[in-house]
Amino acid sequence: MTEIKDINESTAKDQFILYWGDMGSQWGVNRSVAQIHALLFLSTSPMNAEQISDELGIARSNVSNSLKELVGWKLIRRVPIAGDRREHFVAEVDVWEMAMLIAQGRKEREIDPAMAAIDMCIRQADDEPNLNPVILNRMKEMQEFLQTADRWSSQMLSVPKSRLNALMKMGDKVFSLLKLTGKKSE
Amino acid sequence: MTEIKDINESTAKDQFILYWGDMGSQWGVNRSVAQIHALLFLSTSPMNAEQISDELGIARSNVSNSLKELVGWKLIRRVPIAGDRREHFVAEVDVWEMAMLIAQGRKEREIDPAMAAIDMCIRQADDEPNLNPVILNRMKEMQEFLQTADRWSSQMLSVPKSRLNALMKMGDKVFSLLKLTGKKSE
DNA sequence: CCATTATTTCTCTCAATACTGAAATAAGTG
DNA sequence: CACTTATTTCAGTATTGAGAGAAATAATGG
Repeated sequence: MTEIKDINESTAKDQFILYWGDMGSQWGVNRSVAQIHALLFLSTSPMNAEQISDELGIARSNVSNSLKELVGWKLIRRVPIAGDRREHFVAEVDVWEMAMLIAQGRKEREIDPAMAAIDMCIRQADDEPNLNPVILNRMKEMQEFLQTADRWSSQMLSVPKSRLNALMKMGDKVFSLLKLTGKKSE
Repeated sequence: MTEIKDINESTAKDQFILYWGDMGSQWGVNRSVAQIHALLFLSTSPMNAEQISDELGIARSNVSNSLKELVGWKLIRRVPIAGDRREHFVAEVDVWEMAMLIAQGRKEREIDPAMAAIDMCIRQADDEPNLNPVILNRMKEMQEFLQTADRWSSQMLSVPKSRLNALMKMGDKVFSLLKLTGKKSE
């Protein structure tokens, strides 16, 4: 007789938090951060750190650090509650806004450092007169790709989300247009 | 007097492998896998597992498993070499093709399981008559978003890469069109 | 400015996972 | 069908990162 509930017996909300936390690992954020985010996403009122700690059963200090990380992603923000000293937090609940915030964060964490690294490599390569030109060329292609992807994602992120939503929902039409003249695999 | 070279003294190719390996962690693949991928990406001829093991100084067994993972991503493939029993590998060197393979892999590992999870939650939620409708609604919005993103990315991945390349490179024009009538942050 | 309560920092433990090296298996070869 | 060589599996080790709890700091109120 254990106190741990089988996931099949727990409520939809609890399940959501569990799954979301689990997926967090896959997405590069740790479980605590993902669980707290899920909890706040489904919460109908602001929560303070202690409430979160109690509800999820994770250490108060862990909650503190995780909240800081989520604020860094702008996925949650602090809200003052009248007559309460403690800090309260709410999540961004618009899923499109959320997606754009995550995309933004990923771009910063993934594309930007990749660009910095490749730039350094190519600077080094320029000092190597007997470097195989094929190798240099591959590096340059990678660099160019990253630059294009970088500019593209920056622009993508500046599109108003209502438009993005509309665009993606009518994706079929956009894409069939794009594929019209495309050759098979080139 | 150590044998470990300072990164500033190593060649551009070695630097690239080191940085790529390092970024791998950020991207969710381990260092060995990322380093092997980088090595093959810059290699002008097919390599066998032993060569890779020697060049990168990682265990032969580790190379074997990492190669399998890279083949799983379709980022490398086996090529037979006449008169050599050993398996040789080459990387996909087209950066656009590479990007699409990675996107494909990520969709499968990130979006697909997320969709499966949210579907289960909502199925559970339907059995809970006194679930706060706001919560149910948030879950449903998330579900709808994931479905849209899923369809959209599937379609994106089926666009011939030459077209995608052209589209992204002229991104400016596409996006300025999109933003024309957009309201500021809604 | 002391007392109380909230928050953060720090150190330690534990768990997850990367990696190694040996053993086992598989694939060729004479 | 033995013998060599290539590859994979497995079990143990090392490294990394998550998370807990105590200690330190900061904020607020009397």
